[in-house]
Amino acid sequence: MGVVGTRMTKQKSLILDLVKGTKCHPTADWVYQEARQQIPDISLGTVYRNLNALANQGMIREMNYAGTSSRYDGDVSQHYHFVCQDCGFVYDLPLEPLKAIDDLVENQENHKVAGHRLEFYGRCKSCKIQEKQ
Amino acid sequence: MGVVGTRMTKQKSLILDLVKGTKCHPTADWVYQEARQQIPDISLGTVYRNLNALANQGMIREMNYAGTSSRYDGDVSQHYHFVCQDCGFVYDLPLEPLKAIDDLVENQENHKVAGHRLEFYGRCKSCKIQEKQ
DNA sequence: TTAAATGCAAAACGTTTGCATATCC
DNA sequence: GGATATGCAAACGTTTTGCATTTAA
Repeated sequence: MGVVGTRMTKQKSLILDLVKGTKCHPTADWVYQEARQQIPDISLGTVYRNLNALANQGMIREMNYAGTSSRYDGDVSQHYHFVCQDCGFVYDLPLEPLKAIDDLVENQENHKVAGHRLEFYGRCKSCKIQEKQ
Repeated sequence: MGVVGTRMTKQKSLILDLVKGTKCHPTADWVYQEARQQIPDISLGTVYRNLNALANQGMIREMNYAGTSSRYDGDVSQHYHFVCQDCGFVYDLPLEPLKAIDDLVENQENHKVAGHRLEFYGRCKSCKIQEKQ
């Protein structure tokens, strides 16, 4: 059915390389457009199936909390993002992971906290420069 | 066109009341289903138009960073959420707003930081109890 | 050899929009 | 009275899925 497992194909391998090889936090369509240049008849469905599979296996991260379409991140280490409200670009931040707050919430609220997502937004340094008026 | 302004209608007033009157961080469809019970022929388009208008006017908050469909929050004060990965319920957290980190990122990265979103996830206290094995 | 992944195209999903009618100010 | 919001239904962009064929193991 629609689920992709652990078998390695040239499509899956390419998709993984593309996501791992960029810092642009790409959308599925970006991956599709890039992939077509090396496998011209790859389908968008295959891109989605493999992005989901790779995310489930923990090899990439899906970040579906910033805007309309999902973005993917090849860096699965704990880190935070800054999203520019003007140009939409997603920057990585070198901010130290806030470890203590998970315990704080867990103790205060009695939920089992698996982790947190933290995202900053505003106007990025590039857009600040082009500031018109 | 598709944009709703400042005129008050019974639809808009009802939608505002519904969002303000619940702590369930409802989706547009939840608001629609509730609204139909009082205005049977209200349309889903009107619900979306008014939710967008109310969010633009700062009277409610759109939270489109947790899952597939947008949720809305009648509490516009700065606060954080815990999202249960099992049941999907969104809890408010009494955690103190982290004010200092915006400045930290702004100074470190030279972006203009307007704010941040912080969301915790895991298994909520209700789902923990029903834990099978 | 055969279970699993692919390409293709259609469908599903949440959301937006064009238009004629109704409504608020 | 006139601008604006509504209901309706069609359209939109993203993502998923059914199916016949191809491919990795």
